Amino acid sequence: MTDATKSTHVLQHQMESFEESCRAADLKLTHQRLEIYRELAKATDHPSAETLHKRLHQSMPTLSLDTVYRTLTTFEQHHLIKKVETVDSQAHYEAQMQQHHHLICDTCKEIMDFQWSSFDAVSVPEDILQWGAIKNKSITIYGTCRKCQALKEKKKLE
Amino acid sequence: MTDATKSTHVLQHQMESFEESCRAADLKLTHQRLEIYRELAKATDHPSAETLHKRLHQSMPTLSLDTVYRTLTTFEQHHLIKKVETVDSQAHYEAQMQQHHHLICDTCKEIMDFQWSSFDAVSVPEDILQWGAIKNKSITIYGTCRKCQALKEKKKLE
DNA sequence: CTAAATGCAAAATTTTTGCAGTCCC
DNA sequence: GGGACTGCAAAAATTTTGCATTTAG
Repeated sequence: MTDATKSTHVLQHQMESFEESCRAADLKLTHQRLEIYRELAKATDHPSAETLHKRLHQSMPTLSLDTVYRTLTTFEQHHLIKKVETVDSQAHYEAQMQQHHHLICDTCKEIMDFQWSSFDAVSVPEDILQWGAIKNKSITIYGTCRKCQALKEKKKLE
Repeated sequence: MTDATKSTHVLQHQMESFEESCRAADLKLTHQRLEIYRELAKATDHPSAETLHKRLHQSMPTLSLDTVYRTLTTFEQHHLIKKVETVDSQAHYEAQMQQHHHLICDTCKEIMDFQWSSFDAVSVPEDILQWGAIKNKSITIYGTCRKCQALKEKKKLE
């Protein structure tokens, strides 16, 4: 399970390597891009374009929603961020590029990251190698988180 | 890897247990529901509502797209079908309810099913048990399928 | 017969696009 | 200065909803 907070120091470092990647990819470092990336990088909840736009609205009232969409698409195309696989109608994003997996609560829909290095190390079954060139494998675990379990228990007692 | 074809016998059996489930859930067995389910059950490509609607249009010209949406939502709520986790803008569905995993081609976006029973058997890491009540874990493998690899090779040579 | 399901049309939600003006390099 | 980027407005794509009619049980 990852921490819910991210130190400013770590974020700082992540911003620097982001800027470097942008230069390498010939992407201009606009105020909008920097702020959208920072907001996503410090989030732990895999926000949608709309959520990011809302969060940034206070500090950047003129930022438009279509810029958020366009920016996220650009970042994703350059592999600076990832789209998260969901069953949701809105697309969700994450700046975490290290290998990791997801836990999704079927009640509150919250998405958490987790590590499973022993799984990462195993190779896929033989017949899958015949399917093509494998690039990545990731797990999604579904269940009900503690918070939602507690709420359900409480409701039963009422 | 699953077969690309499904025998009429197997489909027949699946239809029967679907009808039984509908009766158990007090869902009326309408012509539309039966045909939408049959079309999804015989598909191997995890179609969207729109795709199913197109496929059924020839045999059922009056079937409306909103009925397809409504029907799929109803089926999903009753756990008769599943929504597939994707990164796509359209929602994709499958009638396969047995434990299985997905292979997704990053080029043609085709989604294939596969089995990995030794993975299914292992329990999740200790710290995840503390997160809440786990119901299911599934894998998505990303890569480029043989067909798309071949096409890329061909293009390089041109 | 009656409640549930469907089809139609209209609306809501989510995402994309064309274009004129702005800003990074 | 020039091409890339942004904001605005409008459109496209995807999904949902209200209501009159039809249908399964």
